[in-house]
Amino acid sequence: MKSPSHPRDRGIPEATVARLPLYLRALHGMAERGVATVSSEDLAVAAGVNSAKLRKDLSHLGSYGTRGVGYDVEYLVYQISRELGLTQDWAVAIVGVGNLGRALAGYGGFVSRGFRIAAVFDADPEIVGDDIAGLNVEHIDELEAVIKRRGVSIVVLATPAAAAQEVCDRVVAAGVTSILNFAPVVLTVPDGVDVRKVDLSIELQILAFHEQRKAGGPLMAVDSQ
Amino acid sequence: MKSPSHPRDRGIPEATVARLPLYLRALHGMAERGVATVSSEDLAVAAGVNSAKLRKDLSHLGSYGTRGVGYDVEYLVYQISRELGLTQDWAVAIVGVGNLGRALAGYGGFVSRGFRIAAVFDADPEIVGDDIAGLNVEHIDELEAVIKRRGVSIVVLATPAAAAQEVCDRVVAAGVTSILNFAPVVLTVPDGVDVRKVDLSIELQILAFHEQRKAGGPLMAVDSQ
DNA sequence: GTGACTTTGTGCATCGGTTCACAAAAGGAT
DNA sequence: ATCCTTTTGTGAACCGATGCACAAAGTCAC
Repeated sequence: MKSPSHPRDRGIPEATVARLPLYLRALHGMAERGVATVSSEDLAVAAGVNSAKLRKDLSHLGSYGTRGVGYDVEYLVYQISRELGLTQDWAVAIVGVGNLGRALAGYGGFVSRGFRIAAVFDADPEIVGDDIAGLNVEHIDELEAVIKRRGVSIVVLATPAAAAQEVCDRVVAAGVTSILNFAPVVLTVPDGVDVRKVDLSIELQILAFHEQRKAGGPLMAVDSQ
Repeated sequence: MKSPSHPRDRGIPEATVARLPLYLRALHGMAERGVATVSSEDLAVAAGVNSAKLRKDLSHLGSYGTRGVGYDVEYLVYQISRELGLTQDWAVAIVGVGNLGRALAGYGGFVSRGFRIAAVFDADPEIVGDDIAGLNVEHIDELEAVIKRRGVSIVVLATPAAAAQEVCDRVVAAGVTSILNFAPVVLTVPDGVDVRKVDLSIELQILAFHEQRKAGGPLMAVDSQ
């Protein structure tokens, strides 16, 4: 006996998960402009991907389109939001209030997607007590207590590189299993803890690599976003 | 007749390029600590990858290791730097001096890798003329002139979403072919222009997806960085 | 020089992801 | 009710990346 098609099979490919937020953003824009339904072709253009890929991605969530018509914008927004877990709100803590931490605390894109900044920490007594984007900066000593008290489940690390692993260990010990790391270090975490990293300097280095190629011999053209 | 092995074949896989900066960072750390040679195994651990992958990546640059010994740290730093184009310095411009633009302008990780912030632009007359991390904020009207005068070849977009495409068009028209985009929009660019995007909110959404899964049924463990 | 040991570089199997291309499904017109 | 048009959902081929496993190449001790 073979498995009889996988309509709502659990196990969405990682590459698909990474694109769902992109589709969601495009769909939100369309909803605002009053668009009621959209074809895979149009949505693909808006999201900057190819339409076959888009359809295959969406098919992993279920059959939410209508052949000959397209997808209902509102309904698709809801389905993707639910799949990504954005129908609940997430308490996020930011550790490290340097330039970057400050920028992240004030970044509107977080709040607008069901993420609520529940706490901001720093080790510097000069900074503790300051008001950053309406939040009181708390001392790193309070880390574990505040995380537990406010139900923080996602932590953003914006500390200096040297402090990142130690803070990481502490938040993991406090029960956090999702970390977004901006510090330029490789974090070591136990199984079951999910770390994503963003390294601004790596992105520039990749651009420099391609830029150098273009300058050297103009016979390659690259476009990836 | 078959092609007789590809020792310094041009055409390094994209996945490899994306990891080279990681290796470089680990190697810099080792050089500072006075380590002279390193095995693929040790370097792989420091960079958070598996050693077979590391060796295959390095083999794309050439045969820079010594069997039975490992890689010479200094030499490898040089080879990777050269390959990435970091032996020259790159003039970078930042457009948009909001929270994020400010943080980027002050980010030490750029300067330390051969990237020099050559200009900072904003449209707001209130901000133009301000001093950000030692740089004079210039008006966006000067964009094209300054880019050309100072030989800017990489532009970082930190503008509001609504302004990003227009600024992008202008910098491309001014001859820039490498763009790092922080605005949450899909940029349209001509062939030959390289765009990389960093979207902070997308990273959080991906974490939320996995976090939701963990909460729902604790039978999957993920770790990807 | 010989042999024991270490570590690289790579052939090969495998896997996940992308793209093509088309049958199946839905809607609208007559 | 039938035909024509549109667009989805997916099977299958393809492509790039990963990881195993080992031969080749080097070092070191004697």
